[in-house]
Amino acid sequence: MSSKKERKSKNMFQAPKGTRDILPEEQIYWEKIRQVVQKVAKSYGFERLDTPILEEEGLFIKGTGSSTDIVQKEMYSLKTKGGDRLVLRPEFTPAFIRAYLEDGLSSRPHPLKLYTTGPLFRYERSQKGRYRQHEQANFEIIGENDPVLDAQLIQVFFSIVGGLGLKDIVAQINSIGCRQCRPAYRKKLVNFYNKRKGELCFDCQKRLRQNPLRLLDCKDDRCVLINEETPQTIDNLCLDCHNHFKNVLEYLDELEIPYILNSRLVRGLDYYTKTVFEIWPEEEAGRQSALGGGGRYDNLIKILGGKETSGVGFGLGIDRLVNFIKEKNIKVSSESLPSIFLVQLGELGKKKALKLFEDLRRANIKVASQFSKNTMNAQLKSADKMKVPFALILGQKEALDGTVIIRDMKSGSQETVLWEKVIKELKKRVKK
RNA sequence: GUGGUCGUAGCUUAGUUGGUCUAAAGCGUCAGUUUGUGGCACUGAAGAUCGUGGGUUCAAAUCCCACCGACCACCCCA
Repeated sequence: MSSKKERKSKNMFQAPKGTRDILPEEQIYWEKIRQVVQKVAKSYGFERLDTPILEEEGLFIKGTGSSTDIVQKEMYSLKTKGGDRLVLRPEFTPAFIRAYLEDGLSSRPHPLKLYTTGPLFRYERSQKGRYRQHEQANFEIIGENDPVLDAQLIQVFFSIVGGLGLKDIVAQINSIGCRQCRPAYRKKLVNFYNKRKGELCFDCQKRLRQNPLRLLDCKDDRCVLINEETPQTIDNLCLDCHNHFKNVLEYLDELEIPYILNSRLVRGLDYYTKTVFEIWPEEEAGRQSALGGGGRYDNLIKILGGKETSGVGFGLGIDRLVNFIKEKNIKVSSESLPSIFLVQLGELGKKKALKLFEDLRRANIKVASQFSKNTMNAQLKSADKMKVPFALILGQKEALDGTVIIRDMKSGSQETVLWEKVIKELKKRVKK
């Protein structure tokens, strides 16, 4: 007899903040998304690359950028017993580039198209659709700077979203220039804002020194007002960037991908050059739930120690997609429901049924059972709950006769057949 | 990291000017009515120290404080 005190161990532990359990009934959504991601990836020639969840801390400080929020406040960092500083990866791209350089992938035919799915970790205040551990699908095309790849990558995103039956999705897109034109633009920006420094919000005064581009997407009323007069990124691109962007947009038109130019889209990662984009549900514009985003990074590989090599990529938030699919009541089929329930009665029946279960399973018949329940009542009730069309009944009598009863759950009609014929009989019926 | 709302069985909720609340209901679970036949119905059982810990009080699910967690708006992003 357990006292109340002893039983209380129940809620002693809870999942850490911003993490959660994905319950069995949710899995159909996850499976479906992963399946569509894989299918689309392969159809565009992407190969899977898996990288470790742990990486050296320096990889992201250098790759993602030391002034970014991700690095400054959102990394789960730890020190190993050997003294290495590691982090739970906060994003994929630098890890992909690390693998590209470390594993000699640069000697493979280019462009190299790689994708993966897996958990990412960011230490931030959790909210719906914003978890400390969340899963992303990630796509990268490494080794070419042709604008057609930017456009096709965005198409890949739309193919995934479309493959899930989601509509009214729109891309927001911008170009933030390159090494040639950005410094001049940045200077222009700083000059502009310096003149009106007193009117900026507190954060922007700080950003002005650290990362002036970020002033563009500030949502503070005062800054929004000022930003209406700010020099636009698009008007300050060098010829190369200008043409690149123009081409990307033309390709998007050709693909009939809905997009809006958003001259204030800058994104929080240091490595982006030229094209940056985010993908949003149409009606959600302005809220905080982009389904994904990405851009071009023509300097990153060099920064991480490789040759000057271009890349484009994007991440897609699977947790958010799951929420979105549920909100939209998109039907996701759960294919592998059992079609047969095997009922056993009596010790001999149980033994024979145990064996029959294996025979059926090997014959690729999806069969369910409850060997730990012994009454016909309980077992048929389970069968009913599972909504199987047929039940097999194997009791003492049938075990001795070498037969089994096939029961049609809907009509209630029953037929006794020999064990040797069960599989054939079932296949005949299940097909209909 | 900032500001706000909230937290009662697995789920949804009732109960909160403190007092038979040793906490109630529906759904769900399990069992029985039906010892070899499910769905309906009826009966019953299990399941909650009212998020956790302190405090106030003769008395706390109800008031106060702290912590934990969820959600919302920022910040930022997926």
